[in-house]
Amino acid sequence: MNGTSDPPLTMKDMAALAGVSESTVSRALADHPTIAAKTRARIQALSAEHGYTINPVARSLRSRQTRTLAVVIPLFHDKAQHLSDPFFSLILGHLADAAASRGYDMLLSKVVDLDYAWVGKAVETRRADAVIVIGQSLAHEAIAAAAHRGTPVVAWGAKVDAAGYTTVGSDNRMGGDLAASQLLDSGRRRLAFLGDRRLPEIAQRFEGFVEAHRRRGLTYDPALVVDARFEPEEARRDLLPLVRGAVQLDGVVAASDLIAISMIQVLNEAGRRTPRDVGIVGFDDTPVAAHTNPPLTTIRQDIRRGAELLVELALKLAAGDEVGSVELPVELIVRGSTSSD
Amino acid sequence: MNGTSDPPLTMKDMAALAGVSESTVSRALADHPTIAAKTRARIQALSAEHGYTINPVARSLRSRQTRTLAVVIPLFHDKAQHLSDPFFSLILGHLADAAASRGYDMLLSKVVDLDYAWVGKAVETRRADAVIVIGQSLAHEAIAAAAHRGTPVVAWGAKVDAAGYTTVGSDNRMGGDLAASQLLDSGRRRLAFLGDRRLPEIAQRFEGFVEAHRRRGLTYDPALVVDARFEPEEARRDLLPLVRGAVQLDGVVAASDLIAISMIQVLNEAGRRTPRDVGIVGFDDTPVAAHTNPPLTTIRQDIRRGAELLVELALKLAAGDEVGSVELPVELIVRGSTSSD
DNA sequence: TTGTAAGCGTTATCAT
DNA sequence: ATGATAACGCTTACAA
Repeated sequence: MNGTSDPPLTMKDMAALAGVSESTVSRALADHPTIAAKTRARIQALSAEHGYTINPVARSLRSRQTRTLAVVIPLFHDKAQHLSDPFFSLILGHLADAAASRGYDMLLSKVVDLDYAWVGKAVETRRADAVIVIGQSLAHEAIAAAAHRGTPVVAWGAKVDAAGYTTVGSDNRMGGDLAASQLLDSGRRRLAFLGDRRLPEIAQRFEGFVEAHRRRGLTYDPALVVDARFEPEEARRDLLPLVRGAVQLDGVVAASDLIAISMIQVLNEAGRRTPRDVGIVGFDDTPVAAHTNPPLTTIRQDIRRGAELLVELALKLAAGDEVGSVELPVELIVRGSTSSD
Repeated sequence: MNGTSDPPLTMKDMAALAGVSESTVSRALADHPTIAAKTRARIQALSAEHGYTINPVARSLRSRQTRTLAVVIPLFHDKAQHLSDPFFSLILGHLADAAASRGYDMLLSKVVDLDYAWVGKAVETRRADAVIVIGQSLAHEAIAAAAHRGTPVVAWGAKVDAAGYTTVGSDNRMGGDLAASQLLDSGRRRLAFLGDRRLPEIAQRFEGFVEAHRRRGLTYDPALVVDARFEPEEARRDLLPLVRGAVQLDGVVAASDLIAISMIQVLNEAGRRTPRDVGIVGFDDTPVAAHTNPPLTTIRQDIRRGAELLVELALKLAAGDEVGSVELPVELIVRGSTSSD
């Protein structure tokens, strides 16, 4: 069992095999129309037969494109396993599909610290043709800066006017509104909002939450607004004071399913049952949502479509085209955590 | 706002700027000792100042290494979002860290169909120096074949004797044993095992489950063994017959936290409470586990260490070194889903 | 200690 | 419709 394999075939080898020049092989494999259809077919068959594949590195060096997309996930502080949120793996999976279907590879970078320079780094060091940032997070300016430098970058997140870069994201205001409305319409009046409003997406969900109250001539209690973090352990710490405190609450709009789940647990420990005492709405409709106890009413984001758009727009930008930001519709999924029976 | 940026600096530019030859720049940036320390420092400073970075594509073409690791996630059986399991995102995050700390990029491929050829494809098409496969899944033979072809490949999964390839994984037998023992020692006697035993890792967990019974002179009821799938929706379908059927059970060993959570829900709907009526142990200790209702007793895998080893061994293989497989210890984390009070 | 020059495997520009 | 030939930007013998 010798681990050494033969040196891989080169285009020169294929040219010799086919009895043509290298240029012809190159063109044939690129489906260049100036090559006779017959020659093209013959060379393609020959390549398949011999298992020849174009060396992507050489191709990149010459053609100046990498056929690779960089996907960047902001992740400040290691302890905060932001990436552990099922949302990230969901979108990652869909991105991988979308990239692969266009023949693109996907380079994954997890970004840990507050060094904002990383946005666009993959492109500027010619490792990728474009960058997709998942969650504008606190890096708003860094993304905008990269975009202004001419780096093709698309971010998943909130559509921010005059942001100076392209975004794909959900209609977060509508989401927050739908969530709060579902609770208000079942007669609940003391709603909490849980989520870190420094993030643009969350801020917009909160706006929807406020708007749902306003439209009904109601007001919310600021004491019930908590900047809960995404990581379950931290979310728990953020939520405890709210539940232990004296303020009443009978409904919860959470910025993610994970936060909603943490809240259910914290309430449970305090002897408050969901949905009897407190109705809860999550966000994302991650796979766990339907299988928690009780099942979670939540706002579904169209992540698959979002991922496709991210890839499509990123590649258009890389090709020098103009593109506009997109806001995708969301959907309320009603389950046990809000039902009144 | 003109999107066009200046053409990036090349090594030739830097050589001119520094008043030396290209080779000197190359060597200086590579910390080659034959270059005078002073020259080295000067050139490195100059590069930093001008924001010059070596073109990785050109470097790869010449040096014949990509400084990239391919990470492959098999996704057959359950065409559904296997990737949605929090376990994958956890290990992905840690792999990204481990790769980055060695200056390696991480290429992500999600593999969907039964085309086994993909293992090693990234290496054989010279896109990556080595492959890391997450979950040997049903691709056992494909991984072994790639390894025999001389492709540097390391898989996360069960250590299989004579597999012919390198694995890093948990001591799954110990995990299954610990889980079952925890339930048996609290007096439960009718334990179910939930997990697809076609997967080598799960099969080993089941062996541990059996061994825990055997050691105590007990036997398990084969009617309580269900090949539950990982995806929550499917897991649910797999579990329903068990709970609706006439067989009694008072304990559950699940092959993943997500399956455990699904089981709690299904039991709940049938009016059976956890842990009062049925004790449950999960596997993985994913971030949700501590925050479900009730919190999940589970087997913790050392995923961080695992990811580091995967990268380390993959790079050693790529360098032509011999390496051995590693089996990591697991730990029982006791929470509410098994407590008897 | 540094410089010269060849070559990695493609694609693109000319020719023919 | 196809072929020669020159880059692409770097690393590494070999020379000096």
